[in-house]
Amino acid sequence: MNKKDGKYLTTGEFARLCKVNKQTIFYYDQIGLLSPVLKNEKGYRYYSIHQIELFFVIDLLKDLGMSLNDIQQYMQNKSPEKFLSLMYRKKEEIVKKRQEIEMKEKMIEAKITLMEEASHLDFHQITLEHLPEATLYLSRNIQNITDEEFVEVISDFINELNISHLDSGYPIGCITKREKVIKGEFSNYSYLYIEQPNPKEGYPYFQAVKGNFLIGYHIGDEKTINHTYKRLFLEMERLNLALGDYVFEEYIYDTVVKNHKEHYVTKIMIQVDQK
Amino acid sequence: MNKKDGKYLTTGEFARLCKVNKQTIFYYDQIGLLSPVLKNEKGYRYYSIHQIELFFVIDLLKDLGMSLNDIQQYMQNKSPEKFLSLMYRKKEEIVKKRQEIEMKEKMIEAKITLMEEASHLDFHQITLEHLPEATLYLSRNIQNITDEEFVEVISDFINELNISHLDSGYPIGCITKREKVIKGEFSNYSYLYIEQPNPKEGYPYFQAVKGNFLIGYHIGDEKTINHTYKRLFLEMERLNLALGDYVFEEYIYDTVVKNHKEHYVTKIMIQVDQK
DNA sequence: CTTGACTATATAGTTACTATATACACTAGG
DNA sequence: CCTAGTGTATATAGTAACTATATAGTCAAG
Repeated sequence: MNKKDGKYLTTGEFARLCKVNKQTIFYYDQIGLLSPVLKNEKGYRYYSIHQIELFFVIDLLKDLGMSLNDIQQYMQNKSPEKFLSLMYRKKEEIVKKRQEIEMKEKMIEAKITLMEEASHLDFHQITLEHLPEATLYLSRNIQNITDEEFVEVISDFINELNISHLDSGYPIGCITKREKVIKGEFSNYSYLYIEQPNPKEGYPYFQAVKGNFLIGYHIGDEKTINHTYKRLFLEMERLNLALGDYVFEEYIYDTVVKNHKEHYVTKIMIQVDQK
Repeated sequence: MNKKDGKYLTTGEFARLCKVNKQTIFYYDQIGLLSPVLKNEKGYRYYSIHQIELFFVIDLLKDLGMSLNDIQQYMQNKSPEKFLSLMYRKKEEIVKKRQEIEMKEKMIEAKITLMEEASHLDFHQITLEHLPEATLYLSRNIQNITDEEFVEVISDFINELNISHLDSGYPIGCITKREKVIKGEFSNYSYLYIEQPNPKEGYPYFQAVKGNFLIGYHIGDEKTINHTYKRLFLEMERLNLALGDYVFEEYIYDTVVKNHKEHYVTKIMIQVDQK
């Protein structure tokens, strides 16, 4: 087509400039979203170069989660005022989206850190470590509650993670109280928690008791975790340590990275005091 | 299901925790992506709470543009090493994604600014303004080239906008040289351009000649733009101004905000010197 | 005047759900 | 013990936004 006579583009050219499949351009014409300015007697479509900018806007809106149908609704009776108010709405949405992306980036970084750390661990070693204070976001108490209540607590916990952007990518751990541990009820947890490496202001966080922890790793199904606890207790005796107030459990390797339960790894952190 | 006996969740509960339709959970089981740890003799599905974290990872990967098929490929023979290398890849991708989002946010802001400005303009007014230096990203020269070359230049121009993140959201404008304007060839453009409000370092930009411009607006089809040029020339004479080196044209209202060509508005900026 | 690259339409397939219809299961109140 | 109401299950069809394929017409170059 002649450039001087109005700079028309064929469907193929237009598709290439828009970086999409030619079929997509046909499709947009078909649904009436973006039709060529000209169609000759042979049915050949001719697009103006200005329609590229229109395509870009459509693409932008699509990217911001608008359906082609909604975009068409706008396009059918567009005006500078409507476009402006649409942009104001989309501006709000994209800010949220950016924040979500930023959070996910942080999550991925956390997962990388955790996996790198895990790869350097010897899961058969029991160590006594001094841990600095960590900030944890806690669930409500989950001791002695019914199944429905349990589901509700987890639901609320996860909701709060989502709403308040508290999912740091760190594993969800469990806290067991001293009294339960003494009775051998290792899985009678009191709270769920998730560590907050960069805690946001203004939340009712739990500052994890810093101090000395005896740390060991349980390999295999949760059901056999008492074996590992036994080993840890023996080590505590050997080192002349007394059981502190809380025990923390975290999955190091779980269903996300291992196919079989026998290969899951749980980190057990027992708070201890010098006798 | 009994919490103490392993904390199982029904499909409905699990779906609620994952914040998706129950059907989606069925679907994931069907395609073998995420199956319940337990299925009783009646066919009832029971999920473990740990599977929520697996769902979250699936959801994250999905969000980062992985297809369910690809996710399943990973899940079928997962390992800490594979997860780690996957996370490293996804980290790179999400950084790109964030940068794209940031750019789009800027674009939306630019469109808002432009539309707000436009709404305060009187399109019938011709004004003499002193414009500060602006940075423009230019296309290759488009004078006297064939149609194929023209398409290629535009293609390259748009490619560069994408690759180097130069699409600021400002309109794509056209530059006409003095000699063409004198001959009345108002649409024999020499370059396309896009303004860079925050120019990136290290690009071969064009610093738009700052100085005095006679600015007017053409309402309607491009084809009748010579009428507006005539009005502008009369005004130039009246003000005793000489035509400078370049004329800049930009769409203020185009196919993005108006349905009919008769309502398009083009801003014409004629560089002028005091005679 | 033929070859190869383009154009067109029509139709079917794809992904990741989503909705609907039908039937079976479980639980609480009368 | 019966029944209502909610839950579960499967099977099937529909959806959005493409994407691929098949078939046929068009056009420009050598």
